[in-house]
Amino acid sequence: MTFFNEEPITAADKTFFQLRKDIVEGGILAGSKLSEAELSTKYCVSRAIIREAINRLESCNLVERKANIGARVVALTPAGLIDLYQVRESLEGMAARLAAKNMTPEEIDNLNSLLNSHFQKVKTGESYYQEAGDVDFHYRIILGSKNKHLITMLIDGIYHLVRMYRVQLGMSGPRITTAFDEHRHIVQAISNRDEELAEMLMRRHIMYSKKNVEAKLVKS
Amino acid sequence: MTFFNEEPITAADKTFFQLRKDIVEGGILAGSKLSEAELSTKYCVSRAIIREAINRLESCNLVERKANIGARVVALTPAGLIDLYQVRESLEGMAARLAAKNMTPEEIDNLNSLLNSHFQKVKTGESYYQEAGDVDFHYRIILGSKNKHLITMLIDGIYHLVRMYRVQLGMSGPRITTAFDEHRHIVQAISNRDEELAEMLMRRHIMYSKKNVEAKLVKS
DNA sequence: GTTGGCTATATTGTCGACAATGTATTTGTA
DNA sequence: TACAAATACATTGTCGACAATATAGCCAAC
Repeated sequence: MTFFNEEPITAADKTFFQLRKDIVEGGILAGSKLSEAELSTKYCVSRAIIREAINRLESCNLVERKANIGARVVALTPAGLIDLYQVRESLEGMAARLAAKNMTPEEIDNLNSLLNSHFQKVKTGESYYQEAGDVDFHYRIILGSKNKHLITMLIDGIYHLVRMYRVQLGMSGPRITTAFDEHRHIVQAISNRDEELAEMLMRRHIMYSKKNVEAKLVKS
Repeated sequence: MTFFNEEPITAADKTFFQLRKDIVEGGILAGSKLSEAELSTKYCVSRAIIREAINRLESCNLVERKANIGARVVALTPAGLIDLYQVRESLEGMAARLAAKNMTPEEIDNLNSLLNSHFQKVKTGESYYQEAGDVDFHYRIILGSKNKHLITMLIDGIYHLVRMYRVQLGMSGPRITTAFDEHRHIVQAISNRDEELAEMLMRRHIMYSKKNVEAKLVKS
């Protein structure tokens, strides 16, 4: 699952990963203040470590810092979620286009295998897909783009935020079988090296997802 | 010109801005190592300040840090520049689409005024456009998208890198009058609230720019 | 002469203390 | 009582020192 060497080396690394996890999964609530002293005692490291971790969290747009005042976890707003999906549509669309151009035959084979294993689970009625499977699929295409900036922005930046929204607004919802078909068509386009179509299908796929999420927002 | 309140408050802010400027404008060469001690004496601040500044530079993808080894200014490669333009095409295309949807009539009027003032200068043969004017135009559309993530990624992230490439590879080149026509058509699409067309034209505009840059790369 | 390990040096990582800034409380005056 | 200034407190920003890690140079063994 974890594609990249996200091995923590320094104490700041470990603290950053831990803090990010706690924020994304709701252990630290959205909008809450991050007191350096408090976190310092909680995670048993010096304030310097906490400060570095907070700076990195700011880079992924998970917290906002104001000079001489402090850092807060970002607030989750419906508008913010829409903003995110617009950026996703744009970037992942381009990722799919580039994947159609740059993925190796082996990578495409693996993508097909992944899809088949998904199909098995969907067929047997397992409530699959909700999280890991979907993320896995998207990650492979993003990485398949071979574009470093694209990869960093999406995987290090956007995806953690999206997950934070999903977790804290309780959106592990349906869109299972339909999404599977969309995935299938995207892979087909990539297999055919049809860049134009791959981008268009991915953008639509994410737009559907956005609408699905929007519908849930108004209900709650 | 400077749209955003980029007022430095802390010493770390000032040092970050200064370092960024020195890197983007080539005062510190691409690929060179950033020694904390050295920079500390050079900029007359403590190592802690330098470290924070370097961390922020890493967030904008201007430097790369390795644990226990140090930070280097990113290397400028032809492939890296192509990657950048692909991301730009994707994000600015979406920005133009959202601008067509979200810009106020006043903002659109101002954009038209800007375009007219450009036209005057182009007509009188001033070797305009090379830098500020073009950036100004693009910034307004990016800001007009009203999408916070989009704005941050482009203005805080991509644009400094693009400028670094331009400066250090000596690309202040032509593409003056043709680019003006492209700008004109984009504004027209935005005025008509034609999201689809605005995005398409912006993407083409950046693709042309990319090809222009590619042509210069092979020559050098 | 070359290779392997050891020592010395330089660089980054981490820490606790102090300075500067922001916030809350108190006090005095109208 | 209401408001404003001054004071006390809490939090962030900055610094220099020490610890941990990486790099370079040296010596010994083969």
